[in-house]
Amino acid sequence: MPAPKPNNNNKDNLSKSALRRQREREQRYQTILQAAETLFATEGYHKASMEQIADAAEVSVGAVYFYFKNKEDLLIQMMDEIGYLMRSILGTEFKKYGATIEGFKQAGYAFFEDFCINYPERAAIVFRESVGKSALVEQRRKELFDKCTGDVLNALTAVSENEGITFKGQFSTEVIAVSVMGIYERVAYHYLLWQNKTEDLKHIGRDAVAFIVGGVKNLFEEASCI
Amino acid sequence: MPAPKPNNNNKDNLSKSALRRQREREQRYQTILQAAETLFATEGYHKASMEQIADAAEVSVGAVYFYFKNKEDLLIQMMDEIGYLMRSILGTEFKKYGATIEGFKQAGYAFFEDFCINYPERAAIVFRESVGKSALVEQRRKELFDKCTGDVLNALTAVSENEGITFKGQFSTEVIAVSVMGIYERVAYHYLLWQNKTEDLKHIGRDAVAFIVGGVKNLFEEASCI
Amino acid sequence: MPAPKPNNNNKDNLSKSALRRQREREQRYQTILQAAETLFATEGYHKASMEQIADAAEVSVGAVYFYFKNKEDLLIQMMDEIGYLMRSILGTEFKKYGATIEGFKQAGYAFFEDFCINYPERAAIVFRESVGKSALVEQRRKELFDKCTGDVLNALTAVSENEGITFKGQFSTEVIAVSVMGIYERVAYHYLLWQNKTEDLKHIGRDAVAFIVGGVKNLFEEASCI
Amino acid sequence: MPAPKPNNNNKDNLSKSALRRQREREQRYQTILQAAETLFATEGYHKASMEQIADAAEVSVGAVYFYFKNKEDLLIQMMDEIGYLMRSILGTEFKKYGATIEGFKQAGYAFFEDFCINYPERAAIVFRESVGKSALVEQRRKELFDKCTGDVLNALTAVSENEGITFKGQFSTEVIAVSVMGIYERVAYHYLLWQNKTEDLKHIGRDAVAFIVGGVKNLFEEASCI
DNA sequence: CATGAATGAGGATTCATTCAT
DNA sequence: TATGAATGAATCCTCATTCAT
Repeated sequence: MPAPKPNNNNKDNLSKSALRRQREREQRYQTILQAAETLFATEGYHKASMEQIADAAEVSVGAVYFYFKNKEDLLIQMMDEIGYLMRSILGTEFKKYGATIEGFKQAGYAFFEDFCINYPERAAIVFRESVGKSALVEQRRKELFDKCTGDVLNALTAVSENEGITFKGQFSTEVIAVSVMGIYERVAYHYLLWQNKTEDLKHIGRDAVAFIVGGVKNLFEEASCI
Repeated sequence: MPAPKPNNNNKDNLSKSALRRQREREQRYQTILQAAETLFATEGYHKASMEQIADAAEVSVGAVYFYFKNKEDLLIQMMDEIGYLMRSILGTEFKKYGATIEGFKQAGYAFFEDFCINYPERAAIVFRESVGKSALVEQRRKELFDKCTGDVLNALTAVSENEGITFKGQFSTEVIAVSVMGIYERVAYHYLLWQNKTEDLKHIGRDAVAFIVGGVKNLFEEASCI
Repeated sequence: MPAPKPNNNNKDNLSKSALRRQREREQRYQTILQAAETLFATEGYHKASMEQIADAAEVSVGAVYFYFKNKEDLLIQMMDEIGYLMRSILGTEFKKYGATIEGFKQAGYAFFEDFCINYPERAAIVFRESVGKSALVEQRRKELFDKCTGDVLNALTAVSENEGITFKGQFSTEVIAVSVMGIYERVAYHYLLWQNKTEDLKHIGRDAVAFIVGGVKNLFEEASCI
Repeated sequence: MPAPKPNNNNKDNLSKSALRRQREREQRYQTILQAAETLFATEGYHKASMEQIADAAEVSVGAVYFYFKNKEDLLIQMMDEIGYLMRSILGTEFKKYGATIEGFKQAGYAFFEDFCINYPERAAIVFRESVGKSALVEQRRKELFDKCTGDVLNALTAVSENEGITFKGQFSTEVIAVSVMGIYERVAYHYLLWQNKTEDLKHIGRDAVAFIVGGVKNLFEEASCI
């Protein structure tokens, strides 16, 4: 879990006041990050100025720079936290069902019904505001998506092993995993970021997941019938 | 095909020299657009300055402003041209096979093997550089994707009618169409923009298309077996 | 002689208006440089802001950046021009007397009575404002002083050859040349920059030169008597 | 010797612990000064931040401000200490030889062979980092150089009286003193700060001193032969 | 005494856009 | 039409200094 930066992590030997100060520091770090998140999501990364962010977080510009190296760092820390959250939501659900097709579906549902609906700003950050901003951000975004793709890949492998089925022929499961991520991403972008159909997102997500599962099943030896 | 902005007069009543001037104008318009495209794709929309673009196109800054209202307009015109190209490539292939599943697959192959491989910079523009730049650009991007989604939707409908099959139950074909676009987009982003695996893109694309078609077939009444 | 930067130096084929524009460009370059010189000399390099400089030169901030890469560049161009002027003044005088001891003395007089008295701001730049500002500036300053030291060295050699005398023993003429520069520099700093004794500078300079010449003569074989 | 600012109480009536605290205070004062000295010399006065200095001295930023009014004060105290050291080195040597020409030479040797070689960072401070920083610093620097010039002046007078000789005519011995300082300064700057020729500094210094002494002798009535 | 988080004024630099020629 | 010099608002970032704990 991403931790605030200025952090001499000796959780022992801390006086009460030191503990409180550390707590305040973490709180302020989160406040700033939250303010930036909202501004990036609503105004856009470039339009949101460091001064606006400081204002929104009710701190001085200098304070923002005390907690974050620069604007880019702010975005990167944000992506890390969001990435962690997103993977938690998906992973938790999947594990709850013990690596089954059902778990795979539930994870998909959770993406739309938990992540997208409850954290639309965060979806805006990962899917829109972090795209093509700088080499470093792009690199980080790649790493995040690689991890997610890896998760999906592992899930697929686990399911197939678990349910005693194998993939047909020479299919690249990695491409499947990337495709699954693509569906999640674009469906969220389209219906959440563009059309703001928060209400319908549940049904939409169910359909998308059905499409994914259908596609996946089709690649399984036994499941296939054509 | 989008036409140059200044003076899209009718081609009648034009003297030879006027014709030549018009030709030159169109050429220059394209030169600038091409220079901007390359710079946006390599440097990024924000890092590429109008002066750099002018330099690359071997014209003055003022000339760029003669052909394009502003930087945003440059990006928008670019998106329009790229959108037109992309839809042409997909549509042409699909029609060639008379609205069949085969045509649907061939269109997918064409996306990866023609569009992505031959125009990687243009892929970078639609999938990366036009994301989250401004309200207007975002709006235009939405329209472009809506059109593409519509194309896919129409294709799916045409195929189902053509091959005498219907979609199972209550499934939203629009969501399917959006998902298909998502797969195209992310697979291109992942393997072309991030990993630059131009060589492998053919095989990767084939797998992605197989996944799509599997998912789609699964949603057809007759095609389903589970 | 340092020339303005933006300069496509084809002095042929230039229309009247082009010539005038070029003239204006060079003039503006000089105006900005002059304004910066005065501000650097009076306020100090760091205290003088780019905005102040622009204001003083009656141009916009952007214009300053059109002619100079950055603040450091402004200082460096300035140093180059001042270095050129200083060496001209010294060299011209020396040559006028045909590489004799008299010429050496006259050059020294010219340093105080022409350079220091007529261009006190420029003296402030070379001797004060360019000291310890940045690695690049320091490098440039070193080069300038190296050239000056070289000039003095050449002068000493020329004089000794010219007047048929040789240096005693193993003395490093380079060290002598550096010392001579040191005298010029500190006397100027002390009496001009610190005490502003413009009136007395003539006499002061004469004494300093007498000291130098005495020291130098003492190093000549024939001239020595101890 | 400059004493620490806070609490320069008399050393009477002090308990043991008070004495220890005072000792610690002086030590800390010196530690900070030393850290700042190194940073100013290596990074430059402006580039070195108060935080860096605090870090290097292993104290908090607040502590630095407890011992020194502000950054400027840090530099000024430093200059005072360095000035004291430099004058000690020169004066001690001169006195050792009882105000003779020999003592004058030895003092010069000591400048190069003791001060410059053993304290190059301090040379960097007086000759480079304290130049043109602020009005106050410049004032202090002037005072320091005035004292040094005064020392040289007194030495010259003492020597002439001591050895029963007088200066020729109307020569300003002050100008000579300033010139001598100029030689010391520039030779140190050139060979130590620019060329880092620590090895050769002994020989270089000897040549410089020879030049000075030659010049000086030439100004004495009896010593002169031309 | 010591700490170090917070402040916020200040400054360099960029760059889209304009417009006289 | 074309040019490119000029504009100046906008923005990121630094850092000396303060002060509550």
